[in-house]
Amino acid sequence: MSGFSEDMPFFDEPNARPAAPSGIAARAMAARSTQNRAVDYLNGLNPEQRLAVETTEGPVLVLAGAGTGKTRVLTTRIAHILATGRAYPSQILAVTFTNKAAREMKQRIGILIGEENVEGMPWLGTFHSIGVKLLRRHAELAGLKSDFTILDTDDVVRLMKQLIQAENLDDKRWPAKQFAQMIDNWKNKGLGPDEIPEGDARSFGNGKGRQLYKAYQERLQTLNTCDFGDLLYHPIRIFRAYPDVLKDYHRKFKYILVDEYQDTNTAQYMWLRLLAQRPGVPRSGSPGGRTPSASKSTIDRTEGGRYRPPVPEEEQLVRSDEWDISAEGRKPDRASEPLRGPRGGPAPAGAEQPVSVNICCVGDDDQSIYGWRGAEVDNILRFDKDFPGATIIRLERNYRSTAHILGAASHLIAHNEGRFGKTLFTDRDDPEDDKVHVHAAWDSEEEARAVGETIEAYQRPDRQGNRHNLNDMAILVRASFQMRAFEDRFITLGLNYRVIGGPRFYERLEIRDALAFFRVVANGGDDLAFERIVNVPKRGLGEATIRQIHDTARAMRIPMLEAAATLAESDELKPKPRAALREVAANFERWQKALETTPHTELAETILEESGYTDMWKNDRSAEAPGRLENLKELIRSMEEYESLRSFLEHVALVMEAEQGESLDAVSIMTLHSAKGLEFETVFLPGWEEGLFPHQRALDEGGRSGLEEERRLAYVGLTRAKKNLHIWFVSNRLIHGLWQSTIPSRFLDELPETHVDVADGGNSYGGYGNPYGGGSFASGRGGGRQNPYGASRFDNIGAKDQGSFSNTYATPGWQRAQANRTEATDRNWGTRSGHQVERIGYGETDSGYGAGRTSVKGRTIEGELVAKSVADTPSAFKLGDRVFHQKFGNGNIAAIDGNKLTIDFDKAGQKRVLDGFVTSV
DNA sequence: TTGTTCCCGGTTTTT
DNA sequence: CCGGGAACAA
Repeated sequence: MSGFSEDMPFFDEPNARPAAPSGIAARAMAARSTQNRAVDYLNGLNPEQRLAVETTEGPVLVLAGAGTGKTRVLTTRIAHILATGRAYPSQILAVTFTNKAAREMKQRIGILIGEENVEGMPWLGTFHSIGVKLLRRHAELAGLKSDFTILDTDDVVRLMKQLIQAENLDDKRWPAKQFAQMIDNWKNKGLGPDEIPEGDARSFGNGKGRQLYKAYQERLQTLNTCDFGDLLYHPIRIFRAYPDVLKDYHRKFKYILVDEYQDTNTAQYMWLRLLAQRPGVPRSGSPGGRTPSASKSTIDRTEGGRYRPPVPEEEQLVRSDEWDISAEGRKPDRASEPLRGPRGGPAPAGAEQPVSVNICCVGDDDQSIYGWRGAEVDNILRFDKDFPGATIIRLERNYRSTAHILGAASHLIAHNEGRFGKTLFTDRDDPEDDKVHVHAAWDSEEEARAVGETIEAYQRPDRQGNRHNLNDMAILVRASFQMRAFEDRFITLGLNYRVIGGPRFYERLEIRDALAFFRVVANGGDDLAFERIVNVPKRGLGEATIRQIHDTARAMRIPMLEAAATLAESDELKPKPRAALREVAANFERWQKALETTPHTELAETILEESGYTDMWKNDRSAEAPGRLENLKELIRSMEEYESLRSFLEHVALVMEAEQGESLDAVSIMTLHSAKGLEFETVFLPGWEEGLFPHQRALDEGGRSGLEEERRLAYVGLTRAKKNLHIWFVSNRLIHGLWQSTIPSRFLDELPETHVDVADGGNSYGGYGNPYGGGSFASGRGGGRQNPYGASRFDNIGAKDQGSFSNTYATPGWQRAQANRTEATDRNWGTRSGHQVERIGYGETDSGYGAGRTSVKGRTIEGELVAKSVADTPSAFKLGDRVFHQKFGNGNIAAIDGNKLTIDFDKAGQKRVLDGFVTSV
């Protein structure tokens, strides 16, 4: 009777009925096998953590603040469920967002219960990887075959473009990228083509939005592929349309765990809800009901008399096609029913109340920073309404940061409305702990220099002789363009750094080309991959030929590869492309045959050789060619870990991971977003200026909630630091090639004075240090503008009485500039959208590169000016005039173009500036 | 078919 | 200002 063979690795005794694994026998047996471990895994948990681990029944929301041991709770909870015999490993559904999180969870559970037992947890993974798994089992119900492939964003856009063109729409006016984004957004909300709002449908492609969406889905189906959104969307559809299928999973999953719940989007919410909330018995006393009875009744209660006895897991897999048959005549009864009822979900037919299973969501509403890609903070805020009777547990004891850092972070985040409200605390009380440092710098270069010096200072041994590793330090920026200044500076200093994020391995050109070859071999129907490499290396197969292949394929309803083979044998082509196509077709035919017999790594090598792809790069004389060849080798090497070409390709589609060589001691540079979940001894947060952080676009497009998300991002940044935290803001920043004057972020004003030290951090060089211990960073006030953030500690008192202009940073540099102000400069300091904007045509920065390094990736400005001046007021200056500029110092005018001057500065080299920014000397 | 000029946009990122 | 993509010429 056993069944559940995939459950067995952890337990030796296969006698439990699938429906009753929590029976006494199972429990006893589990207790026996894990006796020794059971004792210590709970030890060391604080009371809240322990409660979160031991409240196994009913819905539970764990609000886990930053650094409160979230992952520990999650993993211990799973270990606990297993050790007490409440479920088999395969009966636990545990979802994360990233592969990294899934991997970490697996690893940590392995430590608790033994690695070999984690292998028995087939349902621990990302939403998407679990989605694929579900969809492969029930592909037919979504009109796919179970060997469907997964498209990446690039493919999707190319496909979309074809469709837009096919509709005779101007693909410039209606960008494919934008529409791909729209479709993704719809899918993130669980909306199919027929459910999207009318307005949305009309807003794209002359009202053809819906039609295009439909065409897109049809095309995917023909190609036997999915996009990322489908991996969630299809299972949702299937669950709704085929209650029996859903019921099987209800029966299967005894416990559901979700990581980072605050990041779930609507589709993920629906997906979870379908799995977690099932029609059940009328509820009696205990909230949530007990699992065994709830799930048992679900099984025994059959709809329309279609009772199916529990089927062993393996057989379910094999016989999944049978569901297709039995699905005949079944109405997709819930397909169009909105999942979320008026409040609290759908009311199932009859008098039954929905029963939530044992779902445990872990998250932190204060760390929700992905609203812009569809995450709904509301999901977490509404948890207890969605899952009535939910237990909410707060983890507020922080094990990561100093009291100052926590104090600063808590005070900042308290400015948000709409949160559960948690206050992190720590027992840690070390008078030696530094306050949070806030520093000012004149511009981004100085900021980078100052951060560099601070890092070097940390590297030097302190009083106790301890020195910091670069690995323990990180620079977290709001936007990636900020990284450049730090990279440049660190190269000059010879300071090791590592940029996290950025282009991934699998996104590189050569890797994607190679993968396209493999994809066509694995799935001859993958037209997108075929199109990508049909003319790679160049074979003289241009647009015209490709179009012809495409048309033939469409007309005959066959894949492009087949169409190409057909065309190659016909006489519709000129000899040249014909010969080329014939070779391509023959190649793929040969490789596809070899797929059965040859080991996949060997085959992969053969493909790259025979296609001429490796030769193409060998003959390429460009600087990157050797690196590309190296990457290709690395790709082949990485394939060895997989069983087959197919499983490798699936891995690639889902796990777009950057390979990272560790071992080097280096400072990390990354965005705030990619820093979530990490921690560092010392953290630098540069760029705290209005417009950058909070980002202007977040404010413009997101309004209040946009601001709150930015604030949460700030909170994430602050809480990454364990011990030392340095925040910087600058007065001038180069944006889109223009120097703009900036004002300090409102978030600085939201830091509590008691935990902040507004002094200089030791960057005393070049005269731009900021030794103004008094701590007023002056917010700029232009043209009678009200300070929108209320009174500020960072305001400069002296600025307040100025009506027309003021931007008064108390730095020596600023004061010097003030002293040099003339009418000319004032004229060009205007208020634009609320703050002062300085405009300087700007070419190159060579200051700062003096020492050591010679060839830093320098940009050169061409000094010559073409007479292309538009309606500029002619300059009052003459060629050769001696002038002063507040940023670049003294120089001579080398060229004049309207009001744009090219000046040879004594120190800073040649620059282009507006005449308003220089004064005669 | 391929190489060059012009134009636009320029926050954050996973799968 | 800088890069990428698309229109255009050889």
